[in-house]
Amino acid sequence: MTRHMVEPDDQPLAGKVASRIREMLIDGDLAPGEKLSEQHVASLFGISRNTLREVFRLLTSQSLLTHIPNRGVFVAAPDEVCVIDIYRVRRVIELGALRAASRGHPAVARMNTLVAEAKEAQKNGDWRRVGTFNMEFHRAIVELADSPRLNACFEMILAELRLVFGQLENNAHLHEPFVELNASLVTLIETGMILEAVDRLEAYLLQSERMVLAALQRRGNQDR
Amino acid sequence: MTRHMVEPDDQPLAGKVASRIREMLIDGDLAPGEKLSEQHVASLFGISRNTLREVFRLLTSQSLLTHIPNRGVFVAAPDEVCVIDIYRVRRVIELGALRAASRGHPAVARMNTLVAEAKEAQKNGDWRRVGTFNMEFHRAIVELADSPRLNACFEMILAELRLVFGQLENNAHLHEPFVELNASLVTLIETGMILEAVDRLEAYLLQSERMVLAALQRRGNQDR
DNA sequence: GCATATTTGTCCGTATGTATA
DNA sequence: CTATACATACGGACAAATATG
Repeated sequence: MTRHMVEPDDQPLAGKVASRIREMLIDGDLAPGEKLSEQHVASLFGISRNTLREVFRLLTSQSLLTHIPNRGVFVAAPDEVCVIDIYRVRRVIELGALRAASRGHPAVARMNTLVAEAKEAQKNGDWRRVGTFNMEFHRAIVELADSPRLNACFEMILAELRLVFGQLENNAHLHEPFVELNASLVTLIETGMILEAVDRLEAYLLQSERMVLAALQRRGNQDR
Repeated sequence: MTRHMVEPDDQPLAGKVASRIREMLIDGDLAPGEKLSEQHVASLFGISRNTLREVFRLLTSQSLLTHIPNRGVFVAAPDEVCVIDIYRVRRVIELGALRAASRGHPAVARMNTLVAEAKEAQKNGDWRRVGTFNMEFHRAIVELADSPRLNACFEMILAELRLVFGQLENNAHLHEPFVELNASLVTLIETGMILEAVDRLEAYLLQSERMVLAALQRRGNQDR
């Protein structure tokens, strides 16, 4: 009697709860490898187990949760191997999308805006926002290919990457060097120097991969 | 008391039913756009509605079914726009994987086997099998990149493509020219001529796209 | 435009098999 | 080895949304 008055309940309940849990995951609120009991989580969100199972299906299909038959679901715990794989896919998708880019694509305008916003956040020392804008920037790169399915594939990879970042202590230097690199990338794309942009993006991704791997290993050593 | 004696029941029930429906979809047994009633399908497979909903979640996440809130699920009906998008992604992923290929990769051996099997099926006029081996061949190309996540992305695209083929009348010429092209591709890869292989694969995919689009339009004109 | 029938979305209770303490 | 906890799957129920006449 109360719920449908408060909100239009546009999306199915399962989708909304999935979004909330997804937020918690990329914020690092849930420990990697942690077991999510159906009963516990269902009562936590005030939904039934049947509905929660639909939520779990959604999130496991996005590789944010891991499902083990007859054992339950666990928070995904991406390790070094996963990060290497994630960046392998990033190189294929982002470089491929950039190669297929056409000049004057609307996404280029968004990239400019995102660079400006990232610089603003950088000035304020808000590294969390810098990281978010950076993610958006790379999503814009993939949008250059004008392919909804490629966007969807990349979205999955990006969600997992955000999970990795959520598990890292928020080190400023993880995002800092890439604000300028993004700016130079936009310039290259705007002037039609696509091949040079591809080369720079490839080097960019290799550098980012090394830094994330290093941060991940620091976390690993810290634990024991 | 009986079921667990007959089969190990290894996979969850939902997964097994999903596989069966997936088979029906790629075999063209279900009309595109057809509505799948929960009650009807549940009783058809002898499972409960709750379990069937999990099945639907699985298949919609693979773009084989379309879910419309409060309306139900429908068999996906890929049109020309979808095919164009699918091939856009194929070019990015397959070409990207091929560029990242290393000589002597185990997948190359599988590609040789698949070419031989395709030729055998071609001799027997079994075009259905030729098509299956062709799909496997392209999956092997993506495996060259050694990336589980890239394989998963491609698997989704391939499932949708199979859905398209299932909706087409089984024209032999849709697969016939590609047996030889696959053979030449393996040769190029084995001799380390990756760049040439990339170029040929790109032309290959453009040709395949045109043929599928033409066949799809023939179907569309036939209907009205 | 309205009243009715059908279907989805969600919840509950429960039985059964499985993994872990 | 037993016991407990939990995932899997079932069936029934009801409100809300949709479709139908």
